[in-house]
Amino acid sequence: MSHKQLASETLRVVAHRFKILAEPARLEVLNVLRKGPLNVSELIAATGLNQANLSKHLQILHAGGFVMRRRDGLFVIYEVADHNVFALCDLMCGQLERQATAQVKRLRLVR
Amino acid sequence: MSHKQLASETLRVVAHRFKILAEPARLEVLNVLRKGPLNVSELIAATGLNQANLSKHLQILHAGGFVMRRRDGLFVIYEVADHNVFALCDLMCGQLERQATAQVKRLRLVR
DNA sequence: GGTCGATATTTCTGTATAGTCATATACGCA
DNA sequence: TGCGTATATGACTATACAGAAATATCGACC
Repeated sequence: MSHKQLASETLRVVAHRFKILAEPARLEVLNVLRKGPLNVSELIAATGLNQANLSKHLQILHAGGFVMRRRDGLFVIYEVADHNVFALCDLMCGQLERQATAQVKRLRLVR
Repeated sequence: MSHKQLASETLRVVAHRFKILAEPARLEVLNVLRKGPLNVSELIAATGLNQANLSKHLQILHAGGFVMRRRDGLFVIYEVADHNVFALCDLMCGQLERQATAQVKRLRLVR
């Protein structure tokens, strides 16, 4: 396997992880879980997502290693696996802000 | 507009930005541009993407504010707008590594 | 103005996936 | 064992989008 292929495989893996975060519903789930673990029923209430849809998003987050899962009797409790995911979001928001202020400055220069 | 709606709009915007990075081709473009500005022809050569496809990816990266564009005669030169994007990728890779090593540890415990 | 090379855009097609509904599985309890 | 609740999964539809091919635009130069 050449270096080129190795690199492109890495890119595919990283892109796939970004894709998992590229969904408002999943970001909301993570955001709701930020304060602590919740079971699925609580997540339904907190997010307003329907059961099947939420369950699928949870599987995707879990497969990506973003959340951990444990059973508690009838319930299944999810929690954030790696809080660094919020650093990712913060960085993204930081960029957004920088862009926005830069835009404002540019507009001011023009006018 | 309620808080809930504001928050969900934010989530949509952030998710949209993650989606821009959720594509191996675009990550490769950014990676190639990491060392410095390149024009489109050079990007075609560096990435192996075809012209139309690359051009579309560049529009998407530009619309998202990830790259800047300037004309130089016949050529159009692109460059990374905010190098913090690489911090994002590094964070993502860092998580990947932590996951991988955790997995290894778990396997060791089991065996 | 006309031509040529560089880049952008349009159109089309295939594929991936979010959402929804229906159904299946897992667990606790009588 | 059978029942009810919680969660997961399968099937389907609609939508978004990457890739490719053809065409359009833009700037330089004659």
